[in-house]
Amino acid sequence: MNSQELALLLTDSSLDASRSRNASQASPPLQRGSPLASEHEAAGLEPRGDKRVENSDNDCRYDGRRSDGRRSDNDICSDASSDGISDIIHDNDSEVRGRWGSDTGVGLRGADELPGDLSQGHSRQHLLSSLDDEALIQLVNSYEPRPKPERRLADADEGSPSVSPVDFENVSDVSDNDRAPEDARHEVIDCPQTPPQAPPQAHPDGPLAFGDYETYFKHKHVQQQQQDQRLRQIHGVKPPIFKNCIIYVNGRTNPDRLVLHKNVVLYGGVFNHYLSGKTSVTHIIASNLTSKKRIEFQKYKVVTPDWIVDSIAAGERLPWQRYALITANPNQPTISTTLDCKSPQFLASFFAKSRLHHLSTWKADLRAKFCSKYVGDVSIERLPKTTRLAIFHIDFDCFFATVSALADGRYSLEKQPLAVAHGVASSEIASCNYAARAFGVRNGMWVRSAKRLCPDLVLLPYNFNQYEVKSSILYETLVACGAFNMILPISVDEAICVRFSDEALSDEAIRNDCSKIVSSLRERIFESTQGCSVSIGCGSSLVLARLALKRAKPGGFCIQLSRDSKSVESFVSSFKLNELPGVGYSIVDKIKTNFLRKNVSSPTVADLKQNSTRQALISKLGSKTGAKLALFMEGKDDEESLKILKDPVEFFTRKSMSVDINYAIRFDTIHEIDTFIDRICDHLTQKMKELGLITPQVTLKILRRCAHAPIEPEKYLGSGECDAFSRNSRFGVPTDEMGVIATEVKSSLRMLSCPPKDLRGVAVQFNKLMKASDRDKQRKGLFVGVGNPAKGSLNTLAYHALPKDFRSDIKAELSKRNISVPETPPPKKAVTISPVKDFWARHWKQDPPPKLEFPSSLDNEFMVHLPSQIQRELKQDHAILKKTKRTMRKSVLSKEYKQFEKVINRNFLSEPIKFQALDRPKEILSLVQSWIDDSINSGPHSADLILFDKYLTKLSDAGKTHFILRMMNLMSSRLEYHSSYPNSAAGRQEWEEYMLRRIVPLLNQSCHNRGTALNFTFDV
DNA sequence: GATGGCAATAAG
DNA sequence: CATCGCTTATTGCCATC
Ligand SMILES: Nc1ccn([C@H]2C[C@H](O)[C@@H](COP(=O)(O)OP(=O)(O)OP(=O)(O)O)O2)c(=O)n1
Repeated sequence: MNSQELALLLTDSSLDASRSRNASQASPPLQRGSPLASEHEAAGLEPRGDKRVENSDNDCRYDGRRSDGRRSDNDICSDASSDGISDIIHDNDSEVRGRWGSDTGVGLRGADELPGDLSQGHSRQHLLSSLDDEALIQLVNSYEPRPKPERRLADADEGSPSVSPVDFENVSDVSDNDRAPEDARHEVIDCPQTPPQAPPQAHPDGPLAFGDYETYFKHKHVQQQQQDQRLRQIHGVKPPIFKNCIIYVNGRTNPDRLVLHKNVVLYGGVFNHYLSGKTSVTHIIASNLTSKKRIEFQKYKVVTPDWIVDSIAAGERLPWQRYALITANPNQPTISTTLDCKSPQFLASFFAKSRLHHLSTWKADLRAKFCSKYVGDVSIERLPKTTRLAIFHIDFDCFFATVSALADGRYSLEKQPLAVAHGVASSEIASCNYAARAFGVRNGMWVRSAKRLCPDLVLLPYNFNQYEVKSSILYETLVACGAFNMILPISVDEAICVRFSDEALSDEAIRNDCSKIVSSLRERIFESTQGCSVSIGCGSSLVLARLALKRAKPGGFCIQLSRDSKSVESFVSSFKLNELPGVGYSIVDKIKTNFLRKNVSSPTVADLKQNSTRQALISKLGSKTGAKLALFMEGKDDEESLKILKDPVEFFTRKSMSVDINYAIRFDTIHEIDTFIDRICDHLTQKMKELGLITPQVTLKILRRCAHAPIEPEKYLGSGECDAFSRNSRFGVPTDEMGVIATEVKSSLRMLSCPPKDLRGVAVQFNKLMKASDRDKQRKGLFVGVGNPAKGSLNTLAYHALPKDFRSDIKAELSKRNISVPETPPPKKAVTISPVKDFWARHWKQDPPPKLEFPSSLDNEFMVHLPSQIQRELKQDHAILKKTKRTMRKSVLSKEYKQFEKVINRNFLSEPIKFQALDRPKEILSLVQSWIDDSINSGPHSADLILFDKYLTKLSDAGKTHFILRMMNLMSSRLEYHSSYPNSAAGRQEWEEYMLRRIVPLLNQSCHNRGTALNFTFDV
């Protein structure tokens, strides 16, 4: 492949990126000790990396962004009320009832009908035999054999919205696809104002019989497609704003339908001339609707023509909701651009203005584009050994500031201090020019702080469109210059370009060659972008190129191609530590404490070099980080960094996907959070489907207001100081179903048990993404082999949990197919304290299930693929408890204390009782039980008891006697259980004493308060 | 010793 | 009014088996 071809990798109209890290620009926090530091801190310079998980209010770190032009419209998520599958088993035997998850359908034909049929023994056998092996196995495995534990506890408190395992289905909002063709004809006939555009007579296939509308429309369709194609040829392809949109225009509009048609087609959409039952129209454009149509179009996204016009003007598809013609409640004002996280439009409107969202989206798009264009036989590894690499790191100078200033036109980039930000006080500066930097202003700083440093600072608005445009031009120019063998996108304003040169050339020749390229490229970019300047760092390794870029800024270049190790090392030594890639505040801090005595504010590489060895670095900073740093000091890349060169497609392939919202999160009830999670999951699953991906694992991460942080932080709608918590869930089978995923996430949310009002951030991440097309392959690997390794194997647990008659049918079917039937597994060696056993006893069924039907221990792989909800219940107790215990007993040193506070918040005290209405009681019970289990030998720690006591008192005050009672029952049965183990005597006694002296009186008092004439005694 | 969950860190 | 504190990836630590 020659360099021109390679250069084509990134030639497209839209995006690009180029530029180096901003480690040098976003200056790290200064030391707290130094006078200068405090000034800077006061100035809000403290960057990422506060000890606290999130920024304190005085920090300035993040900034705005805008909505992803490619994101499809969000709809209000539609939850199917019930999966309809759960009813399949009639409870006519004494077995535990269960349900099939809605992800059963994958391998099943007509999964919807199946259950109903399955409930009839006869046809069930028939149907079973019609399934292929995989589908059969999957059917079994997806059986969730339990009553939902939440239910039982939900009874205890009123009105808890329950989270059921699989109650959601992805219901398309355009569900009206089944309309008969007649409707379509009707549509047109009924609308004289929008007649079919061309009379049928001219069709090449010959004259049509009068009234043969069907043929007419078919012909018409083909004709129109050709027209559209021509239109695109004439006007050139524009950004695919309406990609995946199928648009129909109803009635008279302004602009008229011809204009709309043209625009829809040019910008990547499909224009439907009629509402066909066969194609799913995604949007209907109308200026007004008759009441009849209003009803008819209820299920469509009906928008005003402005949606088209504005979207094109904005250069991206705007959220359709703002242009909705039909609003659920006509009284409610539609265009609420308020920052209300409860609004269905919140996500879209927030994204539209978040700079960080934009940066991330652009980057992801660039990476995807790279992967799709890279035909990939250029691997660095395949090159002849003699080839030398020249790495060019290219980055716009103060990108946003420059572009915004140019767009405005009134300001001088060189002379006036400029900065891009939304607001005037606690708003973050996305980018400031070098004139501003001379005053100490930095990217990420709050405007207020910056103004203190530089009162004349001029604030500029964001102009995301232009950023995108300039970025595209940059990449196009990089391609056009033809000097590079690879163009690797780093971000919207930054790229790494690679040039191969022959060993035969002298150092001098290579240097000259690169020097020429760099100079001419800088000029070219300045011209093509009409005034944006780039800096270029050129080096023989990635790290040298990056450092050279630092040196080159602003508006210059720097070449470091020397092969003399001495000069390379002295070059590297001259940089500050935080200018090394991957070295931020935290690592610098560690280095300072471990290697440097003097309280240098910004230590250099030279400082570190003098005071460290590779070994020391590794032991203090971790193996990878230490080794990497050691290499960097010699100007060499580590293996990890080189991946981008060795296998760029793998490097740029998406491995996860997430939505993080840590701004404007202010909810009152968990139900509102549920709805929000639904919207996020909807957004993500849509995106996942577009990309043809599925996920086996989802993580929920939340931010919770710190106990001591004010309810409203300094920054308007900011998150303030928060603690972060996260939880992971696995699906039995990788999925892209919104319902399944959202349910898991909502369940995780409850596990994290954050009082709704203290929630300040929500992040949902899909991990370990894989291609949906690999699903089958993957699925095979997922199940534990039971003797027929070629096929997926049965989930033993699920199999044994099946109702008897089913099981025998399935068994028969399985053995017919030579798939081994999981016989009762021989009990493996007993799990010491069997949380499993107890779990079953508590949650699975009131009376313990027949022993034989459940594996008595868990093998890991099996565990791993259990539905997360079950896994959690199995594992959670000890995991959380140990953490709690460990932390509780630690001394009150600040960091530990934080942990302490965090865990306590999470598990006990500051929980408003009201929030426990959901499944929290269950969690608390589990926790208490594990607590007992863990402390049965030594007895409860007194500090723990004090906390627990407070909690009980609260319960009592709130009149939750029933729950206290429940708790006591649990505790006493737990103690009884332990009484059979001799070692537990001492601890048990302590526990019993506590119960007698504290809980029993409390309970009695609580009953008394409520006028209940009960008196509890406690028989130990 | 491998694996996995969760937290911390970095980057633009 | 304000204000739009995202998203992806790697690494480290600890617990578990
Ligand atoms: N904390 C930050 C850092 C960066 N950006 C945005 C605005 C920048 O213009 C763009 C590129 O980031 P750089 O780190 O390259 O910074 P600049 O281009 O602004 O300045 P420099 O000349 O130092 O590269 O990313 C941001 O919004 N918030």
